[in-house]
Amino acid sequence: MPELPEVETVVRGLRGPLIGRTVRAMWYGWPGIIHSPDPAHFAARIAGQTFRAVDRRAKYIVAALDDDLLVIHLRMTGRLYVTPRDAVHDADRWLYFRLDLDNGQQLRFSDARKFGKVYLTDSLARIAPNLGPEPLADDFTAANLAALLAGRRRAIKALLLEQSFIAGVGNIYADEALFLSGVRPTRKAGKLTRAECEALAANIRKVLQRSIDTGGSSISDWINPDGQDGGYQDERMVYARTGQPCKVCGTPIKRITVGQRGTHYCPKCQS
DNA sequence: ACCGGAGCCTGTTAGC
DNA sequence: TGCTAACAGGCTCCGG
Repeated sequence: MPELPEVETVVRGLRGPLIGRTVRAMWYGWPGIIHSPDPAHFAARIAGQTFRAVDRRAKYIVAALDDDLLVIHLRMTGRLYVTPRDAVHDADRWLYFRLDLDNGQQLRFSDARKFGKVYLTDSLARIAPNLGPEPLADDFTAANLAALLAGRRRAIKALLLEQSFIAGVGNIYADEALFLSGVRPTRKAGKLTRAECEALAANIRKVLQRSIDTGGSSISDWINPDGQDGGYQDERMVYARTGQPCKVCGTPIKRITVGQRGTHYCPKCQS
């Protein structure tokens, strides 16, 4: 599923095809995909606007148009791709939103689970008012992480998934970062030692950056805009490796539920 | 303020 | 082999 690295990969792939292109028309095949404004206003407002920039904040794709921001969240199974108008793709089976561009291309948004959302707004803060720091930004440090964790009694894994806590970390990279840091997902967040905070901050950055460098994970329904698989799935230490031997010590990887999420860890390497 | 649980969805997988 | 039920999960909302 798309997390920060996958969204970043999508954003980088969309800049070339989108920037400078003008929207001719909007189409949708499922009203739930359009969060706001209502579809009629959305269509009327976006027509004629030109893409000026495509960026990412947390797991949101934020495309700047002349007068508005087109914001897209892929959630679980969303796919976003630019394609010639008459081309057919496998993912079109779940196509629920589309923009016609001025060069005969289309921006298509496909989403098998219908969890994804599209917004047209003047401010991302209006949509997501409580996003935490970007883990790959310079101001994300171990000291900041320790301060965020202080006094919190929830399991560290649950807190890592909280977007108001750290923006962009999802289930895969939370499990991977905790493994690399030797910390059990069930540990009370406020009980982590300073050394563990240091390790965790560094490893969150490490797994996210490494995944971006390899083009994103290919777990589940993820594909990047070119249709190429990402490379990070081969580097997973624990996620979706239940029962398989730990790559460090050979102990079978355990799967539990933490904060309503499947959670994977090595009972020997993580304490 | 904090925390846990239900609900949104449907393709895939486990179980009979 | 063929059917059904359980499962997956990012995020929002709601209640304690």
